[in-house]
Amino acid sequence: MTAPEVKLFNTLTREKEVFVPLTPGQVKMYTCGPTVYNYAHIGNLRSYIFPDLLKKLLAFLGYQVTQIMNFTDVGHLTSDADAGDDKIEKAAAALGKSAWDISKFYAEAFKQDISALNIAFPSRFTYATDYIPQQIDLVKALEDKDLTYANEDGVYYDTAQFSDYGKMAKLDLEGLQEGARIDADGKRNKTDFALWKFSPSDAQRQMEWESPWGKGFPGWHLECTAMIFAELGPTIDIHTGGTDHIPVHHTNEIAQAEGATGQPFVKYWLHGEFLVLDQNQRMGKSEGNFVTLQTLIDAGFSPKAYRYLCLTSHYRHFLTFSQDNLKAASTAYFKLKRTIEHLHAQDDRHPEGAAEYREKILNALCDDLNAPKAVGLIWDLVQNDQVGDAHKLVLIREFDQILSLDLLNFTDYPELLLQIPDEVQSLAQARWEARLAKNWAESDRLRDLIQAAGFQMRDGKDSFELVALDA
RNA sequence: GGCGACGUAGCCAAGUGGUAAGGCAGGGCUCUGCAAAAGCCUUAUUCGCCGGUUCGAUUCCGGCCGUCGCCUCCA
Repeated sequence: MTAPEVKLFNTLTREKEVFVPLTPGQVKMYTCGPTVYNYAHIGNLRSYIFPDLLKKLLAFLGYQVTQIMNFTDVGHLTSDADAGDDKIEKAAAALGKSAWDISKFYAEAFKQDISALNIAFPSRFTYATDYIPQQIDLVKALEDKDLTYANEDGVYYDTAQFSDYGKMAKLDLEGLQEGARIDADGKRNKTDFALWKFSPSDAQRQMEWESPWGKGFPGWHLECTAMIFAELGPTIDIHTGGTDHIPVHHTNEIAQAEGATGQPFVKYWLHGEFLVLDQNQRMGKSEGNFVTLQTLIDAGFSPKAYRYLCLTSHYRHFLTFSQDNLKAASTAYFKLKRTIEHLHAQDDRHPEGAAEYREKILNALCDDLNAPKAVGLIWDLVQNDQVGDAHKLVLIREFDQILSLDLLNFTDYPELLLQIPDEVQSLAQARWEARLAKNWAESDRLRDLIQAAGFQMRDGKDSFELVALDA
C-alpha cells in the first residue's frame, strides 16, 4: 500500500496542510520544553504527547526524524518589569539550594514523568545554559541588522523594524493592551522584548554571564531560536508548543530567527490546546490548582490511563480534566487491554477486513493526528467478529508503536500491582474455604469484612482475585 | 478594548452537505449460592438558539446567546 499523506494544521496558515519535508525523507522538529523550576503538571505534560505521536507517526511512515527538546534551565523574570523575580532563583532560595541544583532536579523529574507516559525522549535534550555563546552570537547578528537597541535594563529587540512581526498570531499591534504589570519604560514599542538582560546592580545573581553588553543573562525567547540554529539549522520543518505561546514566545522566536537570517524559520507550527478543569479553568503553576502525574499515581491511576485520556481528545481541543473523566478513561483503558488479552492468536480469518482497519486507523492518525478517531477504530476493531483475532493483534502491535499505550502488556493491571495486607489475604482464604464448603452465611460475613478493609473479592472458577475498592 | 477558540446524549468525545463513531455511566439478559468481574444486548428522530442557501444542514453562510483562552512568566 502507498503511504498516505500526512496533514497537519499549521498555525501560520490556520489550515490543514499536506506535510512535505524540507529534505525528502527527513524531518527536523523542535519541541518547546519546560522551564524547570517546579514539577510539570498534567496540563504541561499533555502538550508533549502530541509531538510524541507526531514523531512516532512520521517515523512509522519511514521518515528519519530528528527532534530537539529544550530545558529552560536559566531563570527568567516573572514579568518584563525590572521588579520581577526569577522563578528558578526564587525556587532555589525557598528551598535553600542553588539555582543549578533546582533546574537539574526538575529536569530529571520531567524526564521521569514523560517516560512514565511513554513519551519517547527526543533525539537530544538541550539545556539553555549550554548555549550561552550561541545566544550571544544571535544577539550580535540581530545587532548587525540594526534590529536591537539597548537601554538600562538590557538589549531589546526593536519589533517595529521587523515587518512581519506578529503575523502568525495575527496580532493587532495597535489593539494590544499593555498589561498592568508591564513596565513599558525604556521600550520603544510595547511588543519589544529583551534579548539580553543586565544583572541587577544591587544583587548577585547565581546565573549570569559576561557578554559584549555587560554581565547578565539571556532573554527567554532567545534560547529556543539559538538552540534550533545550533542543532537543526536556520530552517526547520516542525515546531511544537502550547497555544499560549503563539502571541508572544513564538512570535518573538520568528522575529529573532527570520530577522537574523532572512530565511523562513519554521515550515509548520503546531500548537496544542490546554487542559482545563471542570469549571473550565486552566491549570497553571500560578493558579494553584496544580495536579502532577505523581498526584494521579498516588490516587491509584496508571500514567498510561492518563495518556489514554489524552488520546481520546484531539490535541487542538480543550481537554476537560476531572477525577471522574480520568476514572472513566482508566476503566476503558484497562477494559480495552483485557479485551485484547482475550483475543485468540490462532484465529486468522478475514485478513482483508484487517487491511481495511489498517488503512482507516492510519488515515485517522495522518489527518492532523486524529488520535480520538484512531482509538475509536481500535475499539471497533477488537470487537469486530468479522476480522480474525490474529490480524487484530498484528494491527494493535503495529499501531501501538505510535499510540504507545502498552496495549499488549498484560502485567500492569491495577489489581496486580496491589499490595494486599496479610490479614485481608487470610480473610480471603478463609472465605474461599467457607465458600467451597457451601457455608454461605460465613462466606458472606467474611466478604463484608474484606470489603470493610477496602477490598473486593472476585470469585473465579478455581481461584479468587482481590481488587481495591474505589476510595 | 483587540485577537482567537469552543458549544454534539447524564459525562468524555469523533464526525459528515444525505440523515449522528467510540468510551464511561445507566438499563436488560447470561453467568453466579448471592455478588462482583466477564460476555451479549440496549441507550441522541437529534447535534446552543434564530434565520438564510439547498431537493436536503448537525455539517456551508449570517445574526444572537453562552463558555473559555491569549494580549503578563505560563503547555
